[in-house]
Amino acid sequence: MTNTTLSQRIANTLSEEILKGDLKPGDRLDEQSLADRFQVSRSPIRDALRELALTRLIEQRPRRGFAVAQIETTTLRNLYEALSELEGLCARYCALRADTVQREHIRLIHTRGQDAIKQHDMTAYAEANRALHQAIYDACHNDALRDIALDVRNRLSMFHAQFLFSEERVVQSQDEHREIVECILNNDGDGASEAMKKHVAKTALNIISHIGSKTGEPATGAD
Amino acid sequence: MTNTTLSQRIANTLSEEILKGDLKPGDRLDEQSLADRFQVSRSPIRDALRELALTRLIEQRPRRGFAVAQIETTTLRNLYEALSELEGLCARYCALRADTVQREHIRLIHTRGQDAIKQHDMTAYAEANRALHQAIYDACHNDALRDIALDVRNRLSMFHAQFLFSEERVVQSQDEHREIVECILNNDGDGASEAMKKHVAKTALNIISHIGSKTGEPATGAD
DNA sequence: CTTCGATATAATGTCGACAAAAAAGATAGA
DNA sequence: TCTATCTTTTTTGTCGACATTATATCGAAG
Repeated sequence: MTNTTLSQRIANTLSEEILKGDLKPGDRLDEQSLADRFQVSRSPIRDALRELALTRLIEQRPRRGFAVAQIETTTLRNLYEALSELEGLCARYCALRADTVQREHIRLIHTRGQDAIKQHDMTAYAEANRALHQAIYDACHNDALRDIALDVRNRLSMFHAQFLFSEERVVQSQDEHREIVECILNNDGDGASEAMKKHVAKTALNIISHIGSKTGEPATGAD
Repeated sequence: MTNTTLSQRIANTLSEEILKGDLKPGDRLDEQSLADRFQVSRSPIRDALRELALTRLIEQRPRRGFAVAQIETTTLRNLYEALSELEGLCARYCALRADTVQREHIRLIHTRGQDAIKQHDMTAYAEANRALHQAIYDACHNDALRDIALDVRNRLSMFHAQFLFSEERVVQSQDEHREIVECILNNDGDGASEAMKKHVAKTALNIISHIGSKTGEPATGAD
């Protein structure tokens, strides 16, 4: 795709590396080094960094350059609390507003997660998990709310990728998903909201408790 | 303030002009024109525009430049629905967590609004209104949530500035504020949340109904 | 040995120019 | 007259160099 601009491609590459964990929180992003590495001038690098700053994956301090966003435990807790509420809202609106196609879509994705667990395919489960949350965002019929929730989730995804989750947690996660999906299919807004809030809160606890054991192993991303 | 960087000052200037209404939604921001106007090269202009894009006040389409963010009615409704929920959350957490100093601060600001109304000083009321909402954000004890709510509010502020509000609405607004503040002072999380959600929803209705009558008159910003 | 300050180094901020792409305008054909 | 295509013009994207500021290094004083 030569249609896209140079700085965009660079931004995408860097974004993936941050999400993948190649670039860790706190790592400084030197303009000249990046320019050398991508064999371009500093201009598209600057644009790419500003572009990335939009996603909050990196931060800029004037005259001090860019660095991969560093999040302390307190902020992490706050972000998860916010995410819990935001996803709760999405789930509520989803339960009240989703159309038949969207409900069926959600039901199918949930089944996909069930199958993944039966086959002990954690990669497939991670994908089903991501898809389920996404489907609920999409079905809340409020793009602004969806974008906000997605934004917070993306900011946290770099931590999801850093930690390993037990199969035990995955099974529990699927169970929580079941309750959420049931509420949604039953048009139970309050129930869906509560179930989702609890689900995200448990995920947060799980991830925050893992902080410190920074193994570089691949994560399933089960929440 | 020569301490600050050139692009930052330009970003601030443009930001004010957008918020003030000098630059209207849809207006294109030509790099060269801005460079000529500020008597600088295009580099700091580009940086300033990217900086502004961070706040969503302006939007970028690759190879098509920047333009003041244009928000259609549907999006506006979604944003207000999201803001209503977000401020409701802030109010709830504020009622449950605010310390004595913060509660006293909120009480005083509310009184300031009351005084402003007595003296028919709409400018003062607008300021008190802004301060009250800000104080509630600050006292929710979750910086992430505060930032998210503030972000949405800022995105909407350009519309607040576009429309004129009746003194009748201002009085009603203050009445709604009173209920919110009472709930907060009584540690009533549910009450504060509900009152705030209703308050923001009424504001939204008021503003959305004003769309179309684009008078350039100064607004009180009463919500 | 530690700490403060001056110098040296390296990074970001800014500049003007050229390249590439999109938008505007002109021309030819129907 | 309208449309489609080509040309011109404008605008964004990229480049390399210089200016300015922050950081690191080194030396001197306490």
